[in-house]
This record gives sequence, structure tokens and C-alpha cells, in this order.
Amino acid sequence: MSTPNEQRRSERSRQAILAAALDLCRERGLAKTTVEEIAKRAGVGKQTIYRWWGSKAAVVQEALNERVNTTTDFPDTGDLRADLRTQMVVVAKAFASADFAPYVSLIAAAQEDPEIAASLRKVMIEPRAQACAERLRRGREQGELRADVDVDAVVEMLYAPLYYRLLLRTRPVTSEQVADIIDTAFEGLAPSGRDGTVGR
Amino acid sequence: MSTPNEQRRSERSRQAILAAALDLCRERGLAKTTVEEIAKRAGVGKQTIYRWWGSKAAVVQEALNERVNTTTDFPDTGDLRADLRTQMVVVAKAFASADFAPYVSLIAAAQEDPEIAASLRKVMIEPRAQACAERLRRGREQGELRADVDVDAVVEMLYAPLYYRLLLRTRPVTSEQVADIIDTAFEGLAPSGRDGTVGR
Amino acid sequence: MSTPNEQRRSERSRQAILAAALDLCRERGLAKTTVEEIAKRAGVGKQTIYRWWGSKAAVVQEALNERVNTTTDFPDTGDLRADLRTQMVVVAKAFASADFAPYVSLIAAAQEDPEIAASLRKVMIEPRAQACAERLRRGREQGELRADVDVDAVVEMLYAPLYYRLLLRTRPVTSEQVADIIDTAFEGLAPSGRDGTVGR
Amino acid sequence: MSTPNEQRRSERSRQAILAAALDLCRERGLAKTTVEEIAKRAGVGKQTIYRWWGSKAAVVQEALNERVNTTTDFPDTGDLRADLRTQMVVVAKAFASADFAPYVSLIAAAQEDPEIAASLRKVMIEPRAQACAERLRRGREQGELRADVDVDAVVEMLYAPLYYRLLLRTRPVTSEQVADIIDTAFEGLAPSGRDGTVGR
DNA sequence: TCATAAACGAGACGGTACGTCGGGTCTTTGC
DNA sequence: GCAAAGACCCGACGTACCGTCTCGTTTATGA
Repeated sequence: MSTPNEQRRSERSRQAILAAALDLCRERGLAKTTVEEIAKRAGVGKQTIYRWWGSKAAVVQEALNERVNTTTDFPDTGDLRADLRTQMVVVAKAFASADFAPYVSLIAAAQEDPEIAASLRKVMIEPRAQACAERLRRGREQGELRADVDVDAVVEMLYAPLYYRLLLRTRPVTSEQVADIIDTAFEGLAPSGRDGTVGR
Repeated sequence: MSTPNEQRRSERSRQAILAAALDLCRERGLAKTTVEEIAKRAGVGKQTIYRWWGSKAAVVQEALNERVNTTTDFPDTGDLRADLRTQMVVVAKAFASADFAPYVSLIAAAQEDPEIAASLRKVMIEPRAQACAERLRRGREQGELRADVDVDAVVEMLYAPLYYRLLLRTRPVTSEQVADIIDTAFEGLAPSGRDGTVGR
Repeated sequence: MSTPNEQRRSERSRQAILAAALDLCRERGLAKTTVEEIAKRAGVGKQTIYRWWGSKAAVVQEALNERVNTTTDFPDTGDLRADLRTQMVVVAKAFASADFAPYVSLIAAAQEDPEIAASLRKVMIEPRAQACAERLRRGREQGELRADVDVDAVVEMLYAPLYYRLLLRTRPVTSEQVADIIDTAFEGLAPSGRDGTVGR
Repeated sequence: MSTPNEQRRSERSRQAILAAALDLCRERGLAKTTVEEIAKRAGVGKQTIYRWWGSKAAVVQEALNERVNTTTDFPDTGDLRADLRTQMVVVAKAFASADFAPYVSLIAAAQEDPEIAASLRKVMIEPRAQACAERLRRGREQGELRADVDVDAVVEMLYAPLYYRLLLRTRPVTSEQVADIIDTAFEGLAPSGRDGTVGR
């Protein structure tokens, strides 16, 4: 994305652009945000944006990445279910927050732009999924999880319902949902025992 | 969406517009499809599109709804897990299909257009979720499910991972994923039985 | 312009169209008047206009022709200069009148539509020019005019300055202008006698 | 018409626009010339036209003004009638020329657009009328004209018949017409001398 | 007297051009 | 000597009217 000389780059302009982009995206969504507006609000020439980023989505992506809590550390108190709950409640609160909108816009943009999709996965999603998988692996070793589970699949099972509500807006994402997800996931749907109809 | 006289409407034009919109959307995605192109390909004036629809997304939504299998019936062989599997495999195959792209585009568009979001939920998502919930309820009555589960939450748990992969493209949606989801959901993550590890 | 059956034609619609066209033309000029507006104001379908006229200009032309004083009679009191003055003052007053605008619009339209130009000349201009030429011819026979003048050229000389001001709007058309034109035309510009330098 | 920065303006685009507009206007008249065509032929964005001009007529007006012989000098050989004839024949030839069409279109446009009318008078008509009036004034001082004539009215009397034929197309504008106009104007219509028929 | 066929009102239709917005590139200029 | 300012070419937007084309609904003969 960047042939020009990185060293001569104006940090002041860069920050102004990121801030303006994020603000506008929060105000009216990424789709209705224009590069022209970002430039004007940042007090910057359009060229300065095109020089360093490939699209407005890339700007928002960088802004978001820079501002979001970069800590992907997962709590580890020894109680897996409690730790999952702690972490997922944080995520749920974030999802429910109004100024999470730019992240949603970014996911939307990613549907028609593979480049955005790739960098979104790489920067935002996979590191966090990895951290969770890691914690699950440790839990499995401690016997808190069945030995045969595929932790990556479990990460999906746990977080997917949050994304489902976030993106389809069927219902709001809440802490209760988190509790529900964890309980159901751990205890299963089968009426008795994990091996199904046995004790019937 | 329609103040003009519905009765004088040209069905020929309507069909041509829906077909053109869907084709273009499959070819290059909704974002890169223009109303002008839809009109040209359909051999129609732009005004005819604007007269009957509020946006290109609305056109695609109607096209999709009209062409998609409207059967929301859920199989019921008496074996809940098998029926879920049957139905979810159908969904998974659809999600994996190349010409499912318009649906994905539509979900993306819905992120920044509440009207699209609402009609998407009402027309595409909720009827199918209801059908699944219904089947789950019957299964619960037959003792195939724990008596205390919230079927609506279960629907989310089951389908959310498919949407997760569809929209975040971390991995492809497959029949194996479906098997995994069902198994894990029914048997739970806990090492033995649903009531924790404590010896029974 | 008219293959349809003239006898079945609705006089009510015809009158409503002519009136609406003339009104709109007075209100905002022919250029900003649309067939759609004429139809709506006349309570008429667009097709009824297209059935009987070739253009909006043709409508205005017919309206104007029907409403204008069709008397092309020239006064003849025996005093040519007085009669010219009488008639030209009428014309000057018409030109100065606000609701003469449609006639001006029509002349403008004629500049880019030979059909309008032809019918304008035939219906509006030539009959009146002929009447004036006739009166001049009688005056010439009576010795009120030099025997060698070309009456058609004289008609032009007399009326052209009124059109000049009407169309170029350098100054308003007035009765004083009429007096001036007649005096100068009759007496000539040369300082003494009609044959110029003679008495020098 | 111009809020944008005149100094950054592209002269290349400006010239291309003026040329294209004039060409199209000659080919099919101003009424059938579209801004879109001008832009396309000039290899220019439409916005560049709208940025600097208020209408297609304004473009043609500027083009015409820039290309037309800006010399408004009137010949002065000492013989007023000869000088008038010289100059008016030039005008008559111009009026008769095929590529004078844009000027006619402009006069037509002026009938429904006061702004065009004003600039047309200011730029094209009045300077030339002034030059003629000036020459007439000098002639009057030299005794070639009656001392009491209003030179401005005379300008109108002389040129109006050319405009009459130009705009009403009753007959072609020719050099003969010019001769006729001058002879009649100077010698008058009255059978003998300017002070009536009474024998001197 | 009534059927029938034309003209009618309404207005949807395929188009063309409008005037505007914003994208991404290129040029000028001021700090 | 960079970068703000912004003019440029371009393509699409959503709208206004064009002139044509159905639709029922009057209306006005002529069988």
C-alpha cells in the first residue's frame, strides 16, 4: 500500500485522518462516509489519504485496530467456565456498545472486498480466537473439557451466537446470552448424560 | 414502496429487473452493481426501478425471496438429530454455493440500512428460524431434548456457526461442520454428563 | 398532423389545452413549459395533445392565433402617415404588453424549428405585412409616397425597429418610437431635399 | 458565475469546451445541443462545464465573443453613406453565412433567459451600436445628416431590417437589402423633399 | 336503441439528458 | 520540498420529461 517514504510521513495528518474516519463512521456508517469528508474534517488533502491507504475501509480498519484494546490475553483463574464468561461478557458489552458500529461496517465491507476480509481476519479475529483456543486447550488438559473436543470448533460455537445477533439483529447481545451459551454448550441438549439415549 | 397503480404494472419488466439484478449481483457483488446496469440489462428505464423499489438492495431481496425455495418445512422423521442434520446440510450446501453471494451481499447491505435489515429478518430469517424452533419443540415434547432448554436459543446455537463461517470466512461451511455442531451441541463440552464432573 | 377523426374531437379538451398552454407560457415562458404540465392543468391525457399537435409550440401557436385580433384590416382615412401611426401604435402597445410573451417565445422557438417558423410567417406575420403593404400601395397611388418605393421593403423598414426592440430588449417599445420611425422614414436623413447633395 | 479559483483553471479544457460547443451549435442548433455532448466531444467532465458556466447558452456566448472579430471600428472615409454601406454589407454577409447560426440560437435563448439577454446586449450588440452611432454623430457634424436626428434611433432604423429578416426569415439578408435600406433612409418616403409635397 | 368504435383520462413504460456527488488522479501553490 | 487545496475526468446517482403504449371509460354516431 505504501511506496512513498514512510519516514517523511506526517504523524499529525495520520492521526487526524484516523480520528475523522472513525468519527464519521460512527455518525453515519462506513457506507455513507466519503473520502472527501474524511479529508475535509481531518484538514488534509485527499491525496494524502490515497497515498497511504487503499480504501476508506482500510483507514477505518487501521483506526479501529489502533484504538481497540490490543490485549488478547485471556483470563486464567483455573475455572474455565468462569473465565470464558468473564471474557465473553466483555465481548458482548463491546458488541452492544453504540460505537462498535465501525466494526460492524467493516465486516459488511469485507463481504465484497477480499482484501478487507483478509486483514480483518488476520488482525482482529484470529488473534482473539487463538487466545480463546489456547485457554480452552489448557482447560482440556486440566480435565475441564471432554478430551475429544476440537477447541477451534468450540471457539466458533461460543462466539458465533454473539456475531449472529450482532449481524442479523434478531435480538440484542447481552450478558444473559453469554450465560446461556456457556451453559448450553457445556451441558448439552441431550436429556441425560452426554452419550445420548443410554440411561433411558 | 408503491404509490403507483399496482394493477397497471408490467410483470414482464418486473421479472426482467429481478433476473438482471440477481445475475449482476452474482457476477460482481451487490456493491459493484449499479441501478443503471440493471436497467440496461433488463431493457428497462431506470425510472421503472425507482418507481417500484427503494434501492438496488430491495430489488435483490425481492429477487432472492421469489427464487429461493420457499418451503420452510422442516423434516420430521421422529429422529430429531437426524432431521436437524438433514436440514442443516441443505443450508450448509446453499451457503457454500457460489451463487449464494447475493444473500451475503444483502446481509452486508443490511448492516447500514435498517429497512433492508428488517425485511431480511422478516422474510428470510425468521420464518426458517421458526420452522426449526417448532421442530425442536416437538423433539422436546418427545423427550429428545432436555425439558428446560430455550428452543430459540438453540436455533441460534445451531445455525450461528454456519453464519460465522459464511460471513467471516475463517473456514468453508461444510457438512462436517454440521455434524460437529450437532454432536457438540447435544453432547456438551463437559467431560462427563451434563451435571459436571462430579461422579454421579 | 391529424389522421384521427376531426368530427369526434372534443372541443372542450381542445379549449382547455389551448388555455392551459397559453397560461403556462405567460407564467414561465414556453421553454419552461412542459407537455406534461399542460396536460395536467387542462385535465387531459398527454396523448390527446400529441394526437392533435406536433409540439408544444404548435399548441401555443394555435392558441395565440385563435385569441389574437384576427382583423388584419388597416385603417384608411386618406391620411397615410396618420393611418400608419394608428396601426403601429396598436402593434407597439401589444408588443409592450406583458402577456405578449408567448408570441416572443414562439419567435424564439421558430429559430430552431423551421416548421414553427413557416407557420408563424404564414399565419401571423405575412397577412399583417400584406395589409400594410396594401395600404402603402394605395397611399403611393394617391401620391402620398414617392412613386419608386418598394412597398414591401417599406413595411420592413417601419416594423423592423419594433421587432428589434422586442427581441433585443435594448429599449422598450413605445408610441414615441412609432412617431420617430414614421417621421424619420418619411422625411429621410439627408440634410436637404430627397436627392441628397443637390442644393449644396 | 465563478466561485472556484480562476487561477487554477485549465485553459486547455476551456478552449476545448468552447470549440466543441460552437461546433455542435453549428451542426444542429443550440436547442439540440446537450451539455453531455459538449463534454464528451471536448474530452472533459460535465462538472468542468457546470463549474465555470451557468448554462450551455453561456458557453456558446463566450465562444462566440472570443472568436468573433472584436474590432468594432467603423470605417470613416469621409463619406457617411459609403461607410455605412461598407460596414452594413459586412454585417449582412455575416448574417447570411451558415455558421452564423449560433448567434441566432443565442438570440432565441435570450428570449427566455434574461441573463443571456443582458450579456448578449452588453457584449455583442451595444458596442457595435455605439460604434455606428459614433460614426453617425461625426457625419451629422459634417453636415451629412440632418442636424435634428437622434443617432441612436437611426442605428436601429438601419440595422433593424437586417435583424428582421434574420429572425423572421421572410427573405434572405443581402447586399441589395443594405443598399435599399440606406437609400430609403436617407431619401425618405415622402414624394418630394422632407418637408412634404408642397413645391419648394 | 343500442352496439361499436373512436377519442378520451390516466399513467406506466423505454429512453435521454439533466445537474450533482464522489471517486481517484494530477497540478498548482503556499508554507 | 512536501502536502493542502482543489481542479480535473469520469461514472453513477436519482429526477424530470419526452413521446409511445396500454388500459378502462365516456360519448356520439349509424345499423
